[in-house]
Amino acid sequence: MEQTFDQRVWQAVALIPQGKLATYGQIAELIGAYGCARQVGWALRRLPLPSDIPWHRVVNARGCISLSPSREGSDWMQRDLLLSEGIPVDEEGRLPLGPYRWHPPG
DNA sequence: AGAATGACGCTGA
DNA sequence: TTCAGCGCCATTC
Repeated sequence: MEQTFDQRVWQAVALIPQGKLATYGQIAELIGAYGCARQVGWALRRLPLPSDIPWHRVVNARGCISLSPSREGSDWMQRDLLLSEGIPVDEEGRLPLGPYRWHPPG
């Protein structure tokens, strides 16, 4: 089954267990596209909400939510979802990426 | 077709 | 530690 880049990203993100965090680079590398971290962000941006994909568990390598005007505030929704999963998020969108880091399969 | 964009990552200061 | 610059590559105009 030939899937688009976006679908591969969504599949990888769907593997993230609840209460865990993953970075765009991790997802990119997981789908065999190391260096395409930006494209992962696009896939999530095109992701229709609401969706069954735990996109809120994906943050950048800095360990903070990527705020952007293009998200129309969906970034703050991500913060709320993370708090709902027991992950403390700072007002600046920063979170403890280390302890909550997801260990990808493979 | 060519140029610009972007929910990133890494290195250097 | 934080800030700025450069590189990566698919999508879009």
